[in-house]
Parts: sequence; C-alpha cells; structure tokens
Amino acid sequence: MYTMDDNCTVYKTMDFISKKWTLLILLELFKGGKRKKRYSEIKDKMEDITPKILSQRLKELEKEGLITRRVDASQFPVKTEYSLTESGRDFIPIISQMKIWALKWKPHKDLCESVDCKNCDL
Amino acid sequence: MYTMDDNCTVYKTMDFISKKWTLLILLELFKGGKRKKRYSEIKDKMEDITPKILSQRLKELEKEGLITRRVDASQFPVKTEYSLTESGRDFIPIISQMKIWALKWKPHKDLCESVDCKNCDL
DNA sequence: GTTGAGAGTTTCTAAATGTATACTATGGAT
DNA sequence: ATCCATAGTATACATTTAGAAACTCTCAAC
Repeated sequence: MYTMDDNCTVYKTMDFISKKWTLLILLELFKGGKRKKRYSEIKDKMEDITPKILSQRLKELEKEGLITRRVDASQFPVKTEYSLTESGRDFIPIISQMKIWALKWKPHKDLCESVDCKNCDL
Repeated sequence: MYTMDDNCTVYKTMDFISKKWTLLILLELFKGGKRKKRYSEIKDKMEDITPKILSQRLKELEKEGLITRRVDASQFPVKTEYSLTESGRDFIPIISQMKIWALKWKPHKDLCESVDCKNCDL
C-alpha cells in the first residue's frame, strides 16, 4: 500500500524535473557541450521565459545538483555562467528514453521530430 | 531558439506522466504482472487518493494509451478492470531509469529504496 | 550625474491542479 | 422497502505554479 508521502525517489525526481521550462534549460545547457552559458544567453534562446521563472528554475537545478553556477566578477558587468554537472549530463539519456518512447507509441501525433526540435540533440 | 509551444514530444509526455498519482497508478498496475486490477482495488492500495483524482488519472492514462479499461457487467456489482497496455509496460523502464539516476546521484537523501518502496518493483 | 548592460528581484494576478465531502446509479441480498 | 458494494460524479474550496510588468543593484564609461 503506498501513500504519496513524498518518500518516493522517482516522484521527487519527477517533481522538479517536470516543471515548466526545466527540461528546456537542461537541453540548452546540453547543447554546446561543456561550454558554459550565461544567464542572458539562456534567456535569449528561450524567447518566452520570464526572468523570474528562469532564475527560479536555475536555482532549483543548482540545488538539485544538475547544474553549477559560477560568477565571474573579474570584468564588468559581472557574468554568471551555468553549466551541466556530471549528474545533469547523466540525466539526458532519460530524456532521450522518453523521446524514444513517444516516437514509438505516439507516431500519429505531431512530434517535435517533425516540427522544430531537430536542434534538441536527443 | 526554442519556444515552449507544446510541440515538444518530451514535454507532452512529461506533462501527463508527471501529474500527481499517475506514476503510482502505473506502478500499481505493473505490480501483479498482467493481472487486471479493479478500481476499488487500486483505490484501496493508494490510501490517500480521492475518487475524483483516481478516475481522472485513469481516464488520462487510458486516453494516452498506457492503460485499458474493461467493464465486466456479467456479474453484479459491475466490475471495472484496468491493466497496462504494451505501451504502458514499455514506460516502466523509463521510471526505472529515473530511480537508478536518483540512487546514483542523490544517495545522501532518504530514498524510497530504504524507506517503504521495496514493493515498487523497479 | 546620467546612461547602460548583466543578472536578477518584487508584487500582483491568473490559471491549473488537487482536496474534501457529499452525492448518484445499479441491482442483488435481507 | 432498505441496505450494501462498486464505480464513479459534482460542487466548493485551497494550493501550487506560472506570467506580466516594473523595479533593483553594481560599477564602468561618457
């Protein structure tokens, strides 16, 4: 008998990963390999995200250990750079798995494969 | 440049799968192999779920093709039986992957493995 | 001393989601 | 006639989440 009392590992994972924009941020950081990306760079790539949500998501991801934040205060304006940690990179295959699952079982629907997601690298 | 315009396959998958209780329902159906489970049986296993949410989730999962619903009206009271489809069963490894990921990267936290999730079969 | 870029924060509002509690329909058993 | 189990619905309420728009802070350059 289970109770949804937040002890479930998978649920906890789902919980932060399934928030809006989180995946897209992870993918954006994944594109470009190990290169660090700046706050404004991420923001520019994700047209419609608001600064509030972006900074919230980045904090969550950092707290969960999937990304790192590093402030470069040597120049001005200060740059903040984000990149995937090993754990973050290790999460990417799970996203791939989901895409593979969807392509296998939902081929009748519009899938990003055929729309505009060729740059998502999965 | 991406826009979160719901064309993303992975996002659409996440979207229904990450709703509260959905995973647990899937796991409950997965336990016990191919045996069908009844509405009340599922409900009893998941102590705190309300009937509204359970029936909502079951409908979503059916619509998404991960489970099937079959009404057995031959006896009384009528039985409704749910079971995983092939696509539903095929989703289980993704959940496993998440658990493996979490066990690898978050061993410092309480994980269901060590708490009460031994019956989750992942 | 005003402008400007980068990296956010704040406040307020709206929409989506979930919870609690009570109610319905069916038909057999008592 | 009434009670009971199964399989849900319905209504009202609470919480969570996201979005819009404006504001802040730092320091360097003009």
